[in-house]
Amino acid sequence: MNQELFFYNSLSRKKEKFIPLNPPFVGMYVCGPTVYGEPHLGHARPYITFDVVFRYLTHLGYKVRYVRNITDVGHLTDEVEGTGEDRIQRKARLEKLEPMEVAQMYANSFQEKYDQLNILHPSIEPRASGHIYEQIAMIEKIIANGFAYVVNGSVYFDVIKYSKSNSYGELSGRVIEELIAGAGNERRVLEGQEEKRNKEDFALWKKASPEHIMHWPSPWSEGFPGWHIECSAMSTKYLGETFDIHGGGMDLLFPHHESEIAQSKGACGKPPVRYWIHNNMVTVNGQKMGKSLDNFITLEQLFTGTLLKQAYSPMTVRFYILQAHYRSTLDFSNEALQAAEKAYKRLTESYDLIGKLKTSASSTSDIKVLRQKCYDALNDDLNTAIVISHLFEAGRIINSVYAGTETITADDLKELKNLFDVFLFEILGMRYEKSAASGEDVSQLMELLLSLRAEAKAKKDFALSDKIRAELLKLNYAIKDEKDGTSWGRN
RNA sequence: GGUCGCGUGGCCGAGUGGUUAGGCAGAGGUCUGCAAAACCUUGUACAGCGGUUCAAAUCCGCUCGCGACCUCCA
Repeated sequence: MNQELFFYNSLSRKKEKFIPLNPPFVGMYVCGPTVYGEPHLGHARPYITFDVVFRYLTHLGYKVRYVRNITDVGHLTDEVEGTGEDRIQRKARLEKLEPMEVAQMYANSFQEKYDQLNILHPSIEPRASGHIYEQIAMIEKIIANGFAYVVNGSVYFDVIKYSKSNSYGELSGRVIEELIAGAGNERRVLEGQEEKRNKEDFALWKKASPEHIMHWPSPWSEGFPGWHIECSAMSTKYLGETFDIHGGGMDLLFPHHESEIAQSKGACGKPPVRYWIHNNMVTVNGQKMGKSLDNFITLEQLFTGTLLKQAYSPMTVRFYILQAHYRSTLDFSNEALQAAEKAYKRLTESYDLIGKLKTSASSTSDIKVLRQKCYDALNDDLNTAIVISHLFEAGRIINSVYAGTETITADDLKELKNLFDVFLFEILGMRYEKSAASGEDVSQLMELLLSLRAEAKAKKDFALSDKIRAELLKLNYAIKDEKDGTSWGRN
């Protein structure tokens, strides 16, 4: 905690020094997925980004309560001719499954991908469907405070009234007058629009229509919660009325997060969040990867190589995401993934060499300065790309020592290993993928082959030694002749 | 139409006014029986035009191009 950490706060649009409300405790809420579809590459970005935030804060000694929800209700869809049908319900109807069965299926799928990407489990992973009571209670408070009204069993947030005493738009930079006048062009027609007092108002509770099968009792109607209330209710329940960090994708800034602020203030009279942190989008040919644009690639496809030039391992994907700063757009391409794959392999191969290095009385490079440089990069709004560049510098030093062009002390060697262990594995959350095959059998067989090859080489039977090398390569084992012996690894 | 942001060398991608980001790819070299790897060296990069400054990729203005949000979306 002796590090001075700065985050870019979307609320102030500035980098701000991070000071928790109640140190050493930190409350962090991240908008989790709506489980109605397969996780795609775009989803990986926020969960990896905030995983690193979680890991780093923990590393610094903070006691972090990290809440990431699963939205398995709510979120009206307007995809089905304005029927106001719940997204999960729609999917369920199409797949002829119980709605909660669909939600569970995709929640499992997300969980599996989180694990593969080495994303730590949050402290609490609440489901919206399990917090209907809390959402209703919050809506009641908002009504009691006069910021919401009931029409035909539905409840709407009164944005105009709220904005008289509060600034609706403080997060997204929206100006209420422009919301009213603006856009205009292709605003889609949502069901129940005519019930609202103002176009800008949004639903807190919707009365279920007869064909709507996901619904719960409430003081106003059999119905379901509105688009944004679940996050407000669950974050308040587990983190309090005001908490430290709220994260999510930039596309949630408006209206989702703006409305969360309004709801929380409308209910509790306090700003809910001190630091709003938003990650940028993954793009394809410069355009956002998204469900509605149908240009997304699922993580399953990525990991198995379906529809792609090749498969990319979860760690390749994680590394690729961490090589960019989280607030920049990141363009997807095979070339970019391939570059990331090679780059990470290079780094782990350097790491593997650490145990083989010979130490000297002095070091030719300043190792200790690298550690603070890595901290500096993380402290400056979580610049993982810069951390990685320093790790490459460390890798270069390792390789040079191994090649004999540089020297290192025993102390610095420890420091070097620690640098990788702490920054690459613990904080960036990369999983160590050993380049050599594990398994005693294989390595014993390999030693046998290599000794036979060494004999052939000694007899200058290069035809045979090259054949062994070539055949091994076909089996995906690469061997390298070095000064004192031959090393090998899986490709 | 409104709000916000971006435009960096073949590609991806950092860059807080002055000194090398980094990775991938390419070129040359060292090492090697040959490879591979590694190491060393190597690129007129900052959309365009003005301005501020001793000094700008970095600040300001304009122009062009692209994108995000304004509607479910990470």
